Amino acid sequence: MHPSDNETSIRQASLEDLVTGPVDGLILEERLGYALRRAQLKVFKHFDEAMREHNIRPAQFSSLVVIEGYPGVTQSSLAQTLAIDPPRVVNLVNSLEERGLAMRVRCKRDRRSHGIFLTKQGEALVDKLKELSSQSDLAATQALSEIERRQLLMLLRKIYAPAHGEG
Amino acid sequence: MHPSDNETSIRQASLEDLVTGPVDGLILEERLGYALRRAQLKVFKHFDEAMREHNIRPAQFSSLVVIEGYPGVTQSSLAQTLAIDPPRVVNLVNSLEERGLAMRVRCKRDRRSHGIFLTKQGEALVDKLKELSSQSDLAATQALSEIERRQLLMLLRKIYAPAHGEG
DNA sequence: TATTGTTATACTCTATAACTATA
DNA sequence: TATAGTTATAGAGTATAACAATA
Repeated sequence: MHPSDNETSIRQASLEDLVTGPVDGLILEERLGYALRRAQLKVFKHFDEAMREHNIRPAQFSSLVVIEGYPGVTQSSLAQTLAIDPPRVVNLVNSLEERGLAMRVRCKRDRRSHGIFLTKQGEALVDKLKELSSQSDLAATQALSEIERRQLLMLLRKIYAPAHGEG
Repeated sequence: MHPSDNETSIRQASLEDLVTGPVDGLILEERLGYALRRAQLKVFKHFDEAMREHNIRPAQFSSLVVIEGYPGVTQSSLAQTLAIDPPRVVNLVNSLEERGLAMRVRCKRDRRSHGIFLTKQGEALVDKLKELSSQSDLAATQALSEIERRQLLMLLRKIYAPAHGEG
């Protein structure tokens, strides 16, 4: 591919004065994936800052919250819930177990399954983390009113869980 | 950490009947990061399917759209616009150049900068990709009305670009 | 001295296949 | 034979530091 093959696509005037500033106008804003990614980038950045002190990753936080809500949840069920693959859950639960936040208990009826439970330490931590997470969400969405924030959650839920969100 | 240290956190009844199904109820839905991630997962999945035929990744698509809108955009400007780091832009533009979709032109005034332009082939492709992307967005958000879809875009924009979104 | 682009590197996230132990 | 969990592996995506060329 030689430049000469594509002369018509180049506005010669631009070769001296290139576009050097941020050009984030209306070009991409209509693309849903782009808007979601940019918003998530900001929300996760706030989340990371909030969790830095406790060295907790997003998937670790979500796991702790689910385990708290469903003590004895199995790893396969956790994988389904968080929409991640079973191999990731292994590392996830390993990291929580190594830090003394959760532990596996082998099921008596079906010895293939492991129930996951929070330790006392895990229960104490998850309560604090949930508060930090809420504060972080508010900080990341300062430009939104409380009504808009709830509206946003509803719209997002409609996308990923239409059955629940539509009713 | 011995299980016996944490007996109080385990509901013994659960040790025989674990929670094995999907438990994705209301536990995590209030978390903005979780909702954003789940929605993005779905939207990107549709996008991937739509682009599979053309073997285009999300960042490649965004780059093509920006270059089309701003012929001669520099790599540093592209990095700013897409909120990615300069080293990634190098690979990104390399991939577009290798496929004959875009090309670098060294700036005459400031020979450090490269302007990026679409080739004829790139211009033809990006028009088709934009149409595919729009269809993909619609398919991923079938549960939303057109008003809700626009509302969602506005709310997301308010998050990542409060200055533009608030007015 | 600062900036544009580049290389090298590493770390996280994610996906897949193959394996084990239990059923 | 099927399932829960595990291991190994590889590919994206992402971030950082260091470098070359140019200003």
